[in-house]
Amino acid sequence: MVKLIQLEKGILKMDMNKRVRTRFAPSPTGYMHIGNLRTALYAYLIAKKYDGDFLLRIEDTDQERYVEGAVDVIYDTLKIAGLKWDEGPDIGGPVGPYVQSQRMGMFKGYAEQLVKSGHAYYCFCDKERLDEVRKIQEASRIAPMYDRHCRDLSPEEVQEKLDAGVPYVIRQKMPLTGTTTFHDEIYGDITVENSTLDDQILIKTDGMPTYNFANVVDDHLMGITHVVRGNEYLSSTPKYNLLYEAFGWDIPVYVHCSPVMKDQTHKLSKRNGDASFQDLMEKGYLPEAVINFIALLGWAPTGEQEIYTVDELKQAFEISGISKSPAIFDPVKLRAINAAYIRNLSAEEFKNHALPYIRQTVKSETADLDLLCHVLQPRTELFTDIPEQVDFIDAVPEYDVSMYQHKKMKTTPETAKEALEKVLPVLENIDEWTVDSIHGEVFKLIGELGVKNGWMLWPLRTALSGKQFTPGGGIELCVIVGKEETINRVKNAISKLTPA
RNA sequence: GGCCCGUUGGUCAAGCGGUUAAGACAUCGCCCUUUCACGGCGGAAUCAUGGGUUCGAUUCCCGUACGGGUCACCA
Repeated sequence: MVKLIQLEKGILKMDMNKRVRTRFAPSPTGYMHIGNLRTALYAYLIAKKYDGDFLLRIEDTDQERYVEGAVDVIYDTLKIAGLKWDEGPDIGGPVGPYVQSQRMGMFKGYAEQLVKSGHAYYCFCDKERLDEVRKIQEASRIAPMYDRHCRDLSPEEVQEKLDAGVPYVIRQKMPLTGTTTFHDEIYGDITVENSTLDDQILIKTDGMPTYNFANVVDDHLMGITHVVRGNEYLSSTPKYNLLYEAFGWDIPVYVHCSPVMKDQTHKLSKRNGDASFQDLMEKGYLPEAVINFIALLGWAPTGEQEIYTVDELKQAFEISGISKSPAIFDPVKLRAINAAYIRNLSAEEFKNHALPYIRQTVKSETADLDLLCHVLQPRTELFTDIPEQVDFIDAVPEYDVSMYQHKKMKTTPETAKEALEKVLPVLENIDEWTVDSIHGEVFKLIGELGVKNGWMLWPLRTALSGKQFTPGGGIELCVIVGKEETINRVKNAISKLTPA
């Protein structure tokens, strides 16, 4: 632990005996987009880098926005992404419950404690008055803020209204003058004028806490040392600090992450159905690749390594490498990283992943799938691209004879016909149907004819696949489709090339 | 509108007062090669803008522009 203290400046503020604890506290309001997942990932990595705890807390207090099944989406996403939480609603833990709606009873007492210490007060203003005040403020172009009407009610007045059963809220009493400064690991010190701080509501009329209040109390009670969240909370952080101070609690290390953008001006949002983790999984991306990609979206490693497993990220991750500015989600780079992961798969892993996709278009039982996988692997960026790449195996698709025309190979439909007629008997005589032996015989023929390799092999590929681009060359294709089929296809091609 | 934050190639980004301003993806060219890819080599391309401070600013300060966030009895 002592060693950690020198590693990162944020840690300096920590009690050296305090275990690092972070949390991911999503609202179950729908799908989890990439920006949310990234926040979760960073929170996870910060905890794990220091052998700390990563907790999951579901903030479900907004019943109106609650979406059925959304909690499962959160669980599933985190599990598939490999972000294992140490404490959470499903597995419990020492500071539960981990579902905010089950903690509702405990907040009012904390607010009342603040009233006693002079950091909060009862407010009996009704909605009508508040609306009116706001209207006036807007008309005179002043920032809308509570006018602190009830802030200085005498204890007698308060008691009187309380006794009379007048509905009330509890508001935080902001300092009227001076400034509040907080430190964020990414943005540095941020100072605001206290006069701009609204006396925000802590406890609502129904006795329930507002998010901002519940969040502070929960984080403290759960021993959270590093608060990792989106930077939309930057402006409310001074209020949080004032709350921590009023309670005399330790202020956590703040890590406010900039948003992930869809383009220059728009955030990724679930509302627009932008990239959710689930969508990406359905599109055939590997979860490890997606995690790797989003780790790099807004965080830069010290060295030049770019491909990391989650375990490697735990070591390499540094808060100081997180960027202040928003990052645009680039699907092209995700694809490239996914391709790198696919290339790194073992042959067996690749086959396991690829087979279902191959089977979408390849029903043949005789095709050599091992060889197919071998040639397919370096050419696969996304598994969902596979069906189209291999659809020629069962049957040659329709194609035009002009496909035999190739400048670099020096081929035309005429030379193609000649080449295929020459190679057909050679193929028919090969008994050992392997890449090596076919290669040997065909290249012997090429040598005898004194032609370019491509003059022979380009027509062969075309005859076998009806495609310009195929996984593997003509010889691999021979093996993949098998001898009998090869002979048939070459014959068919010859007749296709023979003018009627 | 007030307050807060941000701005290095097309994209992700390194950089922390003196650099030929890294690297990756994308792009272009070449090599390898039976196509495509993989791999290798090379090219083009970036400090939003105006003022300061300084012997010297991408880096520090101020303004401007542009973009974002926030101003709820939502979270």
